Amino acid sequence: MAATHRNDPAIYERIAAELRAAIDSGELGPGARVPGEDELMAKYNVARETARKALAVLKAEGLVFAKQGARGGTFVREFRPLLRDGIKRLSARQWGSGRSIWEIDLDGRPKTEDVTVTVEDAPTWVARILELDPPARVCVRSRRYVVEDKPVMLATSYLPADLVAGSRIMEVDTGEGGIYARLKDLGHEPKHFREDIRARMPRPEEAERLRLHPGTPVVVIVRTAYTEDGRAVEVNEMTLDAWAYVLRYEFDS
Amino acid sequence: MAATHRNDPAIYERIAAELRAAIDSGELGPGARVPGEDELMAKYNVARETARKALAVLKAEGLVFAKQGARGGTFVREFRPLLRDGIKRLSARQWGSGRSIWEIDLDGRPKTEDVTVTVEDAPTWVARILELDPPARVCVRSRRYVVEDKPVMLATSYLPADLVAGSRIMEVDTGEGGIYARLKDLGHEPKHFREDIRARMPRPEEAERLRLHPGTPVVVIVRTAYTEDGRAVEVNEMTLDAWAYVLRYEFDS
DNA sequence: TAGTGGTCTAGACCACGAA
DNA sequence: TCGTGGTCTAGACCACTAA
Repeated sequence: MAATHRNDPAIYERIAAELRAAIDSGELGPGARVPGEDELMAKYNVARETARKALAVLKAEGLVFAKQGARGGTFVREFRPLLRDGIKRLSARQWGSGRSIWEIDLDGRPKTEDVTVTVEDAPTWVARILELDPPARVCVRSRRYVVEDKPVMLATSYLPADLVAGSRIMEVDTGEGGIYARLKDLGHEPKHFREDIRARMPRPEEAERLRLHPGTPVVVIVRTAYTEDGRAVEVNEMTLDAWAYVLRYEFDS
Repeated sequence: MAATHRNDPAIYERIAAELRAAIDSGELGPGARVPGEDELMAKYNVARETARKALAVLKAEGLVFAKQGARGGTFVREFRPLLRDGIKRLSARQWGSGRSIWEIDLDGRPKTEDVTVTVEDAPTWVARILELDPPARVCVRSRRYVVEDKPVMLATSYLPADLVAGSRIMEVDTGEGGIYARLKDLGHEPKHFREDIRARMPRPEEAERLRLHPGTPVVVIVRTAYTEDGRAVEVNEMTLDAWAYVLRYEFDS
């Protein structure tokens, strides 16, 4: 038996690298079927677990996904994202014109699912941003956005409960222009926005709700809306399928 | 033998979930040592590979990392990011005031490494953004940013070669104010910026250059700088350790 | 029902790195 | 030196799903 795993890169890394090169070169294009476990076992003369591990590397990188069952296999993923313009979409023109910002965002294609509206104690990080003294009550609006049957974003808005009590913000249907138009009606028009962005791997619960493939990060956006006099009136935490979105910000120096 | 893996979640998933809960609850705080393979084998009565897989799940989620050697083990990661303000940092005040924008960004702490300046044929995607007819020559400036010995970002700028020929942009040291100040000297002051952002898992080469732990995504920012009359004069592709950064954008409606 | 990926075992040996 | 995680095997059985 030839010396196999002396000091070299691991066998599964070598196999993964060969498959990765085939994908990068276009030899295996989006949607193409990657050699299965049995094929890799035969071709490289390795045990099943070793072949599996090579494929696991590519899955963890988000390059491929696996489908079970006959006619199943491992396939190359494709990247066809939506564009989310973080600034243009929040101009007063847009959300003052009778359209919900999310509809503007994606040309009306995304649908809203599972809208829930509750009043709860503010999480401490929300209370801090909204400058409320805990325990403070907040209106919590959660929803999920779906494009072509694929969930792409989870969003949860927090608003001071006393600010929005009795308004349509407490209802599932906030009416034309969404909650920002309603805040304006209430005399708390949002004028300034801050978006803080990070990316990380999803929690299992997020992976399930967004139906993420393995190897797909999420982008977390925390947006705070401020009135002209600097009061924070809304915190919106969005969790995006990183594979579904490109974020865009445009600005002048 | 009791029925083990009938229809339930996999054993390794169950073990991973228990460890994850311990981390979430704070029982295992940042830096704490997670039970090792041998401990998990004993506690749950599973084979080594099964215990390994449970830990692999948490590694892939970026929750823990492994250290080899005696006194090694698996440990809970901590999140202490840098803040990158995408808009404020590009105001003329900042980059016109004799400080390089990257130094502003991080209070002068980050160091620049491995600066290279070359002239090459533009990649097609760069040529398209810069509206150059390929094959077009571009000045390519690559560098790596390091904070406390930890690489946090790779950056590559592309500028039309004829635009910057003979200027200090072709040198490693661009002088006070960086390349944007030099572009202004040349009569091509950047006035408008677009940043397109996405997140994905790193390529192996990126993971190595940024010394990323497994389970850490990268954030890719493609920034285009435009002059007042709308000409694209620079494309900057940045690859960030997602664990090292929070991005911030502030704007008015 | 056939064929694919998914889980699991028991045991072996290697690589690393602080003491 | 020794204890940790890292790699690998040969074989078994299960789960899913299109045909």
